[in-house]
Amino acid sequence: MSNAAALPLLQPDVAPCCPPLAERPLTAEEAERAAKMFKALGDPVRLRLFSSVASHEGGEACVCDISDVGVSQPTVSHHLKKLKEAGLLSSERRGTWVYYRVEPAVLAAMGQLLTKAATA
Amino acid sequence: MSNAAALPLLQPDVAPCCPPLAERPLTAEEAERAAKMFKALGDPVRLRLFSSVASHEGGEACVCDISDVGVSQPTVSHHLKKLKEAGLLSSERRGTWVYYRVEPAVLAAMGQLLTKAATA
DNA sequence: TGTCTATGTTGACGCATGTCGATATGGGTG
DNA sequence: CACCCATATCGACATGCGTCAACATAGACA
Repeated sequence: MSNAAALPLLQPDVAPCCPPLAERPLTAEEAERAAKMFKALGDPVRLRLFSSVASHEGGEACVCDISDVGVSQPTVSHHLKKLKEAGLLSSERRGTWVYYRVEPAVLAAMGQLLTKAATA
Repeated sequence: MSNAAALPLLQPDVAPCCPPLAERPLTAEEAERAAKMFKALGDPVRLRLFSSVASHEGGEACVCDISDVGVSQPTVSHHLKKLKEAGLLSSERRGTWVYYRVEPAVLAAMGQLLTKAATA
């Protein structure tokens, strides 16, 4: 970890989570942080909810638009909370409905974690 | 997001798991498949083991080279099995030692799942 | 064959997690 | 204010999962 945090490279708004998986072995702390995000996407229901939000126009969707995943309403709410706690989604109440949107910086960071690993 | 599936782009050997997360809502079956891979990387110890293998020369490492992650030997073996079952690693016995290597196609598929989601 | 080292398997334990029904909260509408 | 709808929280239950010690297996070597 010499220049990763110091130099502003070409990715200005990428969340500074961890180096690419194939660059060097992750430290315990780095693995703890990154695993939280992977874990959040490691449930089929959560993955469908996240994909529904991400594929919605503007990367934003009302809960009522994405609740049709085969589980009860409390379970949907519980999973959305988990995705929020993992930093993958943010929520905002507008009138009657609550809208969830993806956090693009974190998503890009996860992508680089894997794509740079693949090309290295 | 119109020609992604039709045109043969630059990735010939990407595992056909799922469309990018932001292209359209994943079906239940797609989410089931993709969640397995994310779940496999959703544990800190597994993530460190995977990163150790991926960052080793040739994308391949002996168990004895990566076992120093703070848990017992049976636990290391258990996690490597999980990564193997998820399709992220493959193993091969050569003499006394067992070598694990990353599955590049699957890794690339996961990266595209996220990077295309980020740019879309 | 016997022994040593490396790795996998088994069984058990405790904690985390996904799920639901019931209930609470918050905001719109009459 | 009263009612309704959308979403969150609570409490409980069953299952899954990470972990370890003990044991099993597989190859190398004498």
